Amino acid sequence: MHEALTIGQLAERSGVAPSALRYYERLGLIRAERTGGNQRRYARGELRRVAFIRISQQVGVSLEEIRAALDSLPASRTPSAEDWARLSRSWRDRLDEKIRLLGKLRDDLDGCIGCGCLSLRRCTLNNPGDSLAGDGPGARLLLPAPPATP
Amino acid sequence: MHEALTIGQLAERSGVAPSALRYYERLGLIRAERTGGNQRRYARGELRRVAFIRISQQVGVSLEEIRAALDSLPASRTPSAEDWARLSRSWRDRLDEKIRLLGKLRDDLDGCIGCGCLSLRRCTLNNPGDSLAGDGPGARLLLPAPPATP
DNA sequence: CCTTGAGTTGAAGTTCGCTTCAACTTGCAC
DNA sequence: GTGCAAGTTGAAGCGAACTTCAACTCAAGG
Repeated sequence: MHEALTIGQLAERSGVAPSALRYYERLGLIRAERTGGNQRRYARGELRRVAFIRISQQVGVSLEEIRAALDSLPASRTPSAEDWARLSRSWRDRLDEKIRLLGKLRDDLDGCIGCGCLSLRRCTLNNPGDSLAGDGPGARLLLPAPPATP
Repeated sequence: MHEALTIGQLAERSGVAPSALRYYERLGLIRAERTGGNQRRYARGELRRVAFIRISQQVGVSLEEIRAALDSLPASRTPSAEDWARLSRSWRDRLDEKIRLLGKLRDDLDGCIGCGCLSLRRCTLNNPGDSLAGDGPGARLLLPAPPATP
């Protein structure tokens, strides 16, 4: 039989710990049938879901958002290749933006390495529009950005 | 006088909450003098430290590592432009690697969007070396990578 | 003076994504 | 049968990076 996977098997094949799989289930990211003795049995399709979860995490998407995305899959039929492609496409922009921002950070950092500034004053890193030039004894505003992708 | 900043002023100018500044101090990332009444007064140089901390966080460096980096600044003299540039350079590689990995993820994702796979089987995303072709009823190993930059 | 906003502390709470633990129960090979 | 690895649960713990709270104290303008 190659329909049902035990949690151990799914863990091994997906590279995700059993405890994490149970956690995903609690959050509604994956589902499992139960044996008479109450053990989980996963349909093969869950493997693909777990794949999508891990890939999404690398893109920097939270489990909650991943859940929402997975919820948008058709409930009635087995998701098709196009269904998965649609979800993947939906992360594309986030990934692009993330790459763009890091690229900008790198360029700015290179500029700062050149001038040794980090000055919070003229440095584009901290003062994007030079909007604070001559603004009393120092400028404000670092990056409004939050601590970045954990 | 433009030497001493109160915690509120440093917070406003750096864009970092007072509670976060106190937290950074506890971790040894920044320092402050005290008034007779025990209130913090920050030297202007601390502004640059806070700038460095926030930038480093965007690069994805932990506060502990940032602390180590800041500890490498000369204690005797005021850090020079070159001192700061050296620290900035030290993050450069991490940033490059991060950008490279996200770029690869994007390319792989594009490939998967094309084929709609995410199959864990042939997809380079999950099976980098095609090492599992024809490996029983399904392959293993998603990405061994951890949940990515939080 | 007095009021009021800003600052002080330590301890506890928060969010995210899991892991660990204790105390059992199942499933399967022998 | 029996033995043992693998599975079950809920509750608690973890680490990172902060925030919130309560209970005060300071600083500065009027």
